Amino acid sequence: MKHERMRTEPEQSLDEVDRQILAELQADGRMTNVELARRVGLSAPPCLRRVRRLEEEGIIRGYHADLDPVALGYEITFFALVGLESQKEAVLATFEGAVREWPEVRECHMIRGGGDFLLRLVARDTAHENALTSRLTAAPEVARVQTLQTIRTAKDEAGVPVS
Amino acid sequence: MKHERMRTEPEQSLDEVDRQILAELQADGRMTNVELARRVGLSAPPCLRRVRRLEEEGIIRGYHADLDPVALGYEITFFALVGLESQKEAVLATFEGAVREWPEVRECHMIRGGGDFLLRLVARDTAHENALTSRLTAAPEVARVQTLQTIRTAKDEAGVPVS
DNA sequence: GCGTACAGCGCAATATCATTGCTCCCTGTC
DNA sequence: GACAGGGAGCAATGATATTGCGCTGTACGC
Repeated sequence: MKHERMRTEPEQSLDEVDRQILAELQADGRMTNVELARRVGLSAPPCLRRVRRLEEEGIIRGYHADLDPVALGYEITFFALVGLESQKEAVLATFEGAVREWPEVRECHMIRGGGDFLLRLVARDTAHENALTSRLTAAPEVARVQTLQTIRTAKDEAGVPVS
Repeated sequence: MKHERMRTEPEQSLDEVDRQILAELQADGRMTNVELARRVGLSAPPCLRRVRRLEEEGIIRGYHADLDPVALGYEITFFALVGLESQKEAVLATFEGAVREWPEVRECHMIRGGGDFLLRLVARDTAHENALTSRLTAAPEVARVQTLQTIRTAKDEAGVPVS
């Protein structure tokens, strides 16, 4: 009677070891499998099989190096609250498509049910930032832009808490 | 005449190969060194030495698995604009210290020169979200909270564009 | 020009790691 | 009590990471 595992939801089969694996890989995505296995108290093969399963099920979506923006010449990170002229799906999609092509826009979240977006952007310097803001403002779909300059960052953890 | 390399700034010694390495590792942080070397057109040892140098110089800050929040039970990602009662440094630091201990708060950025913060949070469900918002509002330093519910995310790239 | 210092590459050797196939054990069922 | 399924560990094999070393091109001082 284990229909618990039959659910299509992701969370079904995450036991304590799986969670530990996720926590470790979230903290250090390049850890070797041997080290990971040691930390979670398994031998290497079953540990690797679990990792592969987590990847295949999409619970682990990928691995990324975390680069220092300043070292790469991006001195400024800022957010922008953008309001569109219309809430028509076509307009929203056009805007999203546009910012998707824009490398300086790193995130684009629709908020409050449509017509408003929160963007995270990076810029090389103030001039660059102004240029980006202007480009946003100039876009035909855009009604208003409010930029939120980041002064300092007290916490910046990617991902989610793993119990 | 390569005094270009003498500068102490971070960007000093990033040549084209370094940038390629960074781009590859940002896209796939678990790529093997052999594969990475092949892609950037080096043999494995010098490639590894470059990666190590980038790590030591802090240009690569780390590697992280990218986990699916929904799979881990966090159905909701939202942002909060928080205004504090005061801009005194002690108050700001107290607030930052508090949210740092708060696992559901993943990011905390000070904006507009003090007194205001932009937070990114995750919540298991609406009730959890409300509880978090209430906890924020109830904090003694906090004057006002505006939550920005994420409806959908058109783009969510970690990191920065690499040339 | 010519030798030297140095940076940075590739090769080759070795230690580690990843991956696979197989067996064993525990658990729930009938 | 026999059986099926899930999941662990062991051991073997192929790949990868890591180190030491020699080679080469370039900047520089003489």
